[in-house]
Amino acid sequence: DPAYYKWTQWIFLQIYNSWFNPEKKRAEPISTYQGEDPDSVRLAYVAEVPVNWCPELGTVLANEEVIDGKSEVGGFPVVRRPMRQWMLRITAFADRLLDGLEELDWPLSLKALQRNWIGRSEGAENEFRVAGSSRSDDRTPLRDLPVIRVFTTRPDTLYGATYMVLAPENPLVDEMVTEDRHRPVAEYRAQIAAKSDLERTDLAKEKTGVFTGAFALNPANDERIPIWIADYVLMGYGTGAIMGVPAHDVRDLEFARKFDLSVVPVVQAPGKTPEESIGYVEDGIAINSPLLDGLSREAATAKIIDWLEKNERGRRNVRFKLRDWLFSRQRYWGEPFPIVWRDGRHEALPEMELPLKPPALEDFKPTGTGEPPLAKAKDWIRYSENATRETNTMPQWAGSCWYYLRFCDPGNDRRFVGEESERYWMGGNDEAFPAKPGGIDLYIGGVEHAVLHLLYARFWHKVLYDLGQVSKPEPFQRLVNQGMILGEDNRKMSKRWGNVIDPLDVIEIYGADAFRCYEMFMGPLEQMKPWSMKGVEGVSRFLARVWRLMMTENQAGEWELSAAVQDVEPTKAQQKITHATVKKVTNDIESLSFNTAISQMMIFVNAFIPQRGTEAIPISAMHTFLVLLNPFAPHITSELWERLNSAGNITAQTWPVYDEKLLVEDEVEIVLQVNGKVRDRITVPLGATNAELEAAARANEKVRNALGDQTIRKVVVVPNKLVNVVGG
RNA sequence: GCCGAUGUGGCGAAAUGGCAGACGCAACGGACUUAAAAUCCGUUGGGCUUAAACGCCCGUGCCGGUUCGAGUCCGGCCAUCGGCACCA
Repeated sequence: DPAYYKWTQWIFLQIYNSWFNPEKKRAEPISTYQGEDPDSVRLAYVAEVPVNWCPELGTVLANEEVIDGKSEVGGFPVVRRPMRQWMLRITAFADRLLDGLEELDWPLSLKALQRNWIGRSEGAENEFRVAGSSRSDDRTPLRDLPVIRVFTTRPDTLYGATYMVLAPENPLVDEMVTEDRHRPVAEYRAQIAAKSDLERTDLAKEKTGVFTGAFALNPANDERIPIWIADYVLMGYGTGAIMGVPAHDVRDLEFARKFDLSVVPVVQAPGKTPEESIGYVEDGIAINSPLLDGLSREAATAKIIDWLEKNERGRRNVRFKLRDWLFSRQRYWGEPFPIVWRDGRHEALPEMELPLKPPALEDFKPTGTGEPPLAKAKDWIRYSENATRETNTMPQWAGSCWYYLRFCDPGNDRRFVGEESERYWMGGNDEAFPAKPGGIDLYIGGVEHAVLHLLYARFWHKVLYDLGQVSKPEPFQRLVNQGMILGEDNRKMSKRWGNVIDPLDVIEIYGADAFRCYEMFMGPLEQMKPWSMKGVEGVSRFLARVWRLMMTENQAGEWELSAAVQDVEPTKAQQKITHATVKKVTNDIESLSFNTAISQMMIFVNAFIPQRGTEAIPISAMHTFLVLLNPFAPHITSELWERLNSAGNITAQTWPVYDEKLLVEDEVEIVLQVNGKVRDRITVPLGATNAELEAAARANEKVRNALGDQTIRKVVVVPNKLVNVVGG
């Protein structure tokens, strides 16, 4: 709908025309940027980077859309390939996306998934000077030596760094490698380049690597350590280079053992000798580290970072696993970018030219070459004499990043959401709802969106928040994950297993009411649970019982209102069950415990059914019941509501209220226990005193038998519930 | 390896620290029917004892703890599922 994606394109332009001010830690209009090249800091930018290319889908994919080297949609192979693509600078918001989670009422597991994906690590970046490389030798002054930066979460183990490893793809390798090591290094790099991501990350495989011939100086003690390249170091994380601390890192130890590199323990494990501490990766006491000896990990870390900073050999540093969001696709069905290219530079399309509609094409299919389908529309591409349109399109996530905002004000043609509507629905505390935290009150969705939609939408929302377009920094205040419905064989529904249940087939046989009610009756909302056709049948039977509770079939085979349904006062028992049902269903809906709400309504119907013919069914109780059941089974309850000749529309009725006084029993059953074991049950009037209950228990024959010749040491009385006689 | 969930009958599941298994499915028995379907009624955790009833014992993944009392709280394991993963 162009009236919708117009605003998706508009929001993209807001992102494009913004930058992240690191001092204020927030997005600002690009006009506030003082630097030379605004294009280098925009939140939407173009970069030539190795991307996830999926030949089968004919498009590139975001990291979040690649699972185990396969596309999230369809499961097709994905390969690394350098391409020029649009990226969104989500990494600038990594800290805020992480911190923002704290305040959210989300499942802990989901927060953990996002935290994990963002992957914040605290540590230090150390500078290793390179001596004895193709660019330097022993006579080069220290300050002129090339520098390799290395990130570590364990700066306290710096003295134990006995070698260094670069990722094979690291461009620094070319600068480091010495004449005599050229061949083996080139061969190794070629060998690694030929491997797929999957092969490379196979944990089981042996460590491989080659020496570059170059040496670095350990910044802690200026000791010469060899520089290797190995594929266990990844270009995509940190700086693409590590310091090898074999004594306290299992991977480094494996590598060092294989290539006979020296291993120096610098952390002593409790109760172990230094030699025995090799392989120990937990916190311990620093040894063999002149500046740090005797310090705990915490103290050693603080001290070495101070020292590094003072000596300009390193600094405190934080790293994230989160990468920028690859935002362009080579597909027809996506929002076209509101961008034109002129003289090799991109620029924003004027707002008044939105929506930018895609051109009509004969063939929508991906080209397969990486060239977007839109590139085929030569007339459309040509924007002016010297400018052409961007031909990539946005991913499906773009539109879903802000739809909840549009829901607040769907018809607005002047803004993506009216300011007042946005404040009303998404804003926080106001006079009417003082405790409202803002954002969407309740968002129900699957966990599969953990690091896709839920991450992307939070990011967009934060940009809009910084730009003053929305009133709260988080979009989804409370979130509940509904569990996945498995096939009847308890496996994930999939064509492969032939266990897919089509809702339409179920609705065809049992109706939408039965389908809905069964889904809610199956079990707790959040839980994964298998489908059962028999279960649907059971719920369908319940709805049929509801029908027959009020309706009878006449001689002609037509359903008519049952004669038992009368305008009479409910009996005391009927009143009690009705009020109990109102209470249970109301509370269960609040807590999203729909399964037990339905159980209670089954109990209600079971309580009324046997009385048919012998006792009148009060129409008032039926009215109450139908209103309770209406959200679960809207069709049958609407029909019955009409058949009862009730006034108004059932969906417009006020929700029933219960009277706690009517739920109180006259008599209660008291459980008698001896030493915690149930021995008897007695019925006493409500409100019997503790003394009365205790006396009744002491006098009870079964209690006395169970006690035998034990003396009573203690009697615990829980009013209206239980008496526990403790003997011994 | 790290993080997170979950373990209760034949099955889906209930249970503010207080009667374990509500409700439903399945199964079995019965009523209705020429018969079947549908519907209705009843039984249904395991074991021992008994002609039967009554009665008794065991039972919420395993081991321990707290408590008058634990499916529930605490500690330690085990298993299954999900996510991340040579992340430095």
